[in-house]
Amino acid sequence: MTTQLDDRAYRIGEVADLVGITTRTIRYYEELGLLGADRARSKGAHRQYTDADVGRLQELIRLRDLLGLTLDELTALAEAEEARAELRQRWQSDPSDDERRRILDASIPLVERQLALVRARQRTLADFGEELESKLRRLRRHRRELAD
Amino acid sequence: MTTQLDDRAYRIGEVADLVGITTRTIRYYEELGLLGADRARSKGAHRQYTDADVGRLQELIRLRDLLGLTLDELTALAEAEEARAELRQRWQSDPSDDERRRILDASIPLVERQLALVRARQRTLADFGEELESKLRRLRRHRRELAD
DNA sequence: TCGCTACTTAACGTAAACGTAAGGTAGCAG
DNA sequence: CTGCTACCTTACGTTTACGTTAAGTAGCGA
Repeated sequence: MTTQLDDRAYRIGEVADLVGITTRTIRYYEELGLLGADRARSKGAHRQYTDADVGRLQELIRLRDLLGLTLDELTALAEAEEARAELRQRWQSDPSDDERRRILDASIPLVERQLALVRARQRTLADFGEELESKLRRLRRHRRELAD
Repeated sequence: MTTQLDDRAYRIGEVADLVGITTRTIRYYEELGLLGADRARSKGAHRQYTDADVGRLQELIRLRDLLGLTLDELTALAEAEEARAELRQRWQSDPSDDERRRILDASIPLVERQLALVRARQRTLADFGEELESKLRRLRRHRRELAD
């Protein structure tokens, strides 16, 4: 059902193209701690990304674009998720049930917070939309009353 | 039904408080042509605003905050409305039916454009929300399957 | 192994959207 | 008429979120 994931390693340029941003933005986000600022990498070596990373970045960009979150706010939201991504590594290797539970118990409230933000914005937008609708109805009614 | 309008003259500080922004922002918007950059005013005199201005500014701020429109985009949207506000002056004084029709015919497509922007954003947000929902459902299902 | 291309770090530059400070004035209360 | 306060203009400063350039290197195909 979901789009096929390749599970290969991406280089920064590919990631940028996939997500629709520039490599500069990716490095900048890493600088801010938004994106695998931790991952060890021998000095000068190319950055490597998984498709989990790509999905994560895509989510961040959408939160930025759709909700207008600042990078500080994104960082706050993502800090917890960073731990989650770290934990996900272990998911593959040592999936003890106890470990899995801890991972899920950390992930769920995170997605819940994102969803809450989206829902809140949807409500304010709905309010604004209704105001515009009724304004439009008033204008149109006036216009009809002045039929040419 | 709508909140009572006072129909008095506001000074810039009052407007700022009402709308929840600073006076600097209002002057800056005027500088950009977003807000009565045209209205004549003897040099050094205080700016005067009507409650129509307040409503207009409030709408602009919401478009900025909810849709993340840049001030350039806001300007594009508002340019037409500027003419409208100018025309509205005449509405009070000389409301010939022909004039009214022209005003309405200019106003309606404007509000329609704003509404279209709001609706579009609502849709993308709804999509994002649903993705987050299904992600959340997957996580919760996993969690249940690992009942402690 | 050569060579090309996309990567690396470091540093300075920039556009948007205001903040802030200085020196002066309008306008209203008393 | 006197003050006081909120306004005025001008101008430089600041933050955010990257863009751009420079000088060098990693990694892969031929």
